[in-house]
Amino acid sequence: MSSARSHVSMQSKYDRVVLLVDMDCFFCQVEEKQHPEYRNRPLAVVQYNPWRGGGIIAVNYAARAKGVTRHMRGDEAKDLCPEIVLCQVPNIREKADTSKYRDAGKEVANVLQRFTQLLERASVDEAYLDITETVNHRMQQMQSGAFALQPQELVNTFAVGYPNIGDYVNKITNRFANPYMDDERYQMSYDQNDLPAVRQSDIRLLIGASVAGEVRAAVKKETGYECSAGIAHNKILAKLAAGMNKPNKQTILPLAETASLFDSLPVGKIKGLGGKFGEVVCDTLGIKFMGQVVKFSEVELQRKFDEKNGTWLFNISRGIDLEAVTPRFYSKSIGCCKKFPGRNNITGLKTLQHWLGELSSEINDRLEKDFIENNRRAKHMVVQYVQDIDGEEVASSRSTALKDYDQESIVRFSLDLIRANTKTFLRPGSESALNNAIKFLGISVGKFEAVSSAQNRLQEMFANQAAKKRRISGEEPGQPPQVQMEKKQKQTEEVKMKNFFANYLQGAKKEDAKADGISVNPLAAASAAPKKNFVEEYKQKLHEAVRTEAAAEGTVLTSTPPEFKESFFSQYLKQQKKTGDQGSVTSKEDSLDVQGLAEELDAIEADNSKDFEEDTEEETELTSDIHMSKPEGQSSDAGQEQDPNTLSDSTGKDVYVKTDIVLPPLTEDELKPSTSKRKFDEIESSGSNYKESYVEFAVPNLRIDLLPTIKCDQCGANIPDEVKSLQTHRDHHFAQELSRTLRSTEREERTQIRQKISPKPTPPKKSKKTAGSGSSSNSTAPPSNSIIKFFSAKPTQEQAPSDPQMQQCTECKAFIKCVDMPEHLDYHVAKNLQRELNQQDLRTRTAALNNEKTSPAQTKKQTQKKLNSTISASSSGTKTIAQFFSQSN
DNA sequence: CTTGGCTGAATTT
DNA sequence: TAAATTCAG
Repeated sequence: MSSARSHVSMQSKYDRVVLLVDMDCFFCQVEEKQHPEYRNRPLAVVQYNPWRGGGIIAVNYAARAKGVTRHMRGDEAKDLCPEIVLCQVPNIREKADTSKYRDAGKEVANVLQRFTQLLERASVDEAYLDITETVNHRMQQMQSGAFALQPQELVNTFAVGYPNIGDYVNKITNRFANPYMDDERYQMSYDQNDLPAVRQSDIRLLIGASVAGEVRAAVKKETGYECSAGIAHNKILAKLAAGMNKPNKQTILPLAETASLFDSLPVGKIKGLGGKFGEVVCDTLGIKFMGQVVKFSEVELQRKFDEKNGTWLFNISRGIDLEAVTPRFYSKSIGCCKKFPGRNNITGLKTLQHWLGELSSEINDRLEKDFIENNRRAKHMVVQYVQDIDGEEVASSRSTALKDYDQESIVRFSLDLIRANTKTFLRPGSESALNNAIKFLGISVGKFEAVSSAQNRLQEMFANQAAKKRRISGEEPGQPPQVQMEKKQKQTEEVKMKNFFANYLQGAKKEDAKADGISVNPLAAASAAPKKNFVEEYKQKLHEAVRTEAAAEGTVLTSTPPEFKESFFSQYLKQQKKTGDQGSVTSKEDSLDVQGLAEELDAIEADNSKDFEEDTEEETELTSDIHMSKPEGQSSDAGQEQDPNTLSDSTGKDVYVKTDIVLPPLTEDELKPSTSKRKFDEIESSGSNYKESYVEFAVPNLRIDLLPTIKCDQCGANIPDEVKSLQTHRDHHFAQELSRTLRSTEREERTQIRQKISPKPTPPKKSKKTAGSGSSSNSTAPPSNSIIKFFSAKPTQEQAPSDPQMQQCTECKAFIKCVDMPEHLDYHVAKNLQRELNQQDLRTRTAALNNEKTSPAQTKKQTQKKLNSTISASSSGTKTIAQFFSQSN
């Protein structure tokens, strides 16, 4: 009954924002990074196997364009693509060694981990991130004006069901002006209690996408690897979305789009339904698409399958998946295996011992490494084997406890287990011939237990503290420092934001006067929008595309058709290139303002295309997991298409024009629905609700910053008067000592790096000329009612603070006073050191922590109280979105 | 003459 | 609990 996986409550089904990060053809990228000379060439990774050039296990996008796929032999790939580079996975101990890729995966995961403690590694190249907290935080900041979306973070973003991301943004913007735009539909499709979450779904997912953009940028910058991502309210949908635009893209799956998506989504595309169960489902229900499942009642499904699966299906078909993102950085088991097919069957005892020795050796190596990193030892081992018994393949597995182990004991255990469970182990009359040939061997170890010592305990605490700091500094990169700047910055941002809303409404009002007012109530007004509905139009087109395509090839098309796939921003740029002779689209004020932004975007894209010149697949590779039939001819040969300047023709204009919807006018009265305030407040309380059923959030959040402090006798710093902080602080000094040499060399490296990447565009502060000449897009134009105002005009993060005393930390991007930089770097050094020495499964630790504490619920309540009071104190001067909507200013 | 090889998690019995 | 099976990457 008790399923091992934890779930959130049904009530929180739309409360989370979940990210699935998926590395693009990861093994290939690892090889390309290792061999820069291979970059920009078609490449595949093969597992060594003398037959037909080895088996392909990964293909980069340049090679895919030539038709190379997995399930191919190296030779076939050569036929299709003679210039292809075939990388062999290294062979150690006569078997494939994938440690290189495991390490690379860990490198990536280390970056991901900075963004949330709720990181679940799903495989070597995939991870789920629950970013709900960050999103909620930014949501609040957005309301206070302290945070604005950065356009460059959405450059590679798509939203399912929308031709481009701009349309999606547009829709959200419109809903800001009229929160009840879609309520009629909402109330028909959703439970009353879900409406608050439903109304905020889109904006929260969009913020999630901006986080995703940062995550992916960080991965790219720090590891060199590119990845795709999916953003949704749960794992299943995030995973689904991530596959829809690849590579190096991210995809939002809006709540309201899941139903129509599922209507034509083959059942097998859902994770968990890709195998036998999925087929059984299709057969017994007589269906093909996910959307068809909704016709069956829950009990019906439970009767046809079992209770658990029935409920699961029922929920999934509605886009509901409650499975929690379970923090796990390290695997629960370590194993390796090898097949011995055909003539390679193991028939002799000596051979068996040899291979057991090889496998054990690898296991042992990996266990050693794991022990150093994670302070844990395996307590259990399993040996699996397939024997040939009377021509039949018989699989078996036997296990035993492990207390102490080394390579030899693992071999011995394995052999003993096999021997003890084989009726006649040796062929009668022989001392060395096996009675049953072995066709497969595997050893895996698991059930790890932490080795605890006083030393480890200290390190544990240190890790805790480091994690906490990471969380604090990671959540809002670059926030703490800019002190003097901050005030001014924040103020203007806030004003901007307010102006945005205010102007939006005013603009609408003006238009109202012109277009002899029609509207009576907001709902009617929205639905009676004179302009065409793009979603509808898009779907219509999509439908046509589906029909022709399906007719042609018998496949189903559910993803965005290629001709719609240009990013909003590139289209936007195109539009701008046409130098506003299209005056009717935007006001003059707007187009001025917009011009600046266009330049900026131009720069961004130009920069992008410079950075990724080699990325031929970027725009041309348009296949997705779902859109299986790929037009052959169109892949052209790319590379040059990247330049925005060459993009200036074709459909761009039309699409852009359509994105710039102007809503019908609204009067002030119409803008304050009577129930508005209460409904929007509901989500604030329900927003934190999901945590209560979310086990991981039961970890008490100690607010050490609220505790009294005492002075450290070594450095005079004020330390929270609490045993763990004190110990941690002492560890800090200890680490300082320990890493002195390491630190200085690292520091050198850092300064070198910093100098290398020191932003050329930042002009020397002294230059007197630059002050007034602001021809740049920087000059703050008055806010207007274009959706552009939704974004901040400048990426604030990248702006170096004017104070020459400040430096940006290359590690965490925070701005630090120069004098404090050494100490700040020490923190990172210590953190890294710590990570090297002792990386411990977060969850087991927090679980232990929980048990120590008195009732977690109580603690939580207390800290919650404190938090609430501080929050309300600090935000007393700010307004909620609801207030923006309901008031008339 | 295959076999895509290997890895890891989870569920069911 | 141990063993077998399934699923996915």
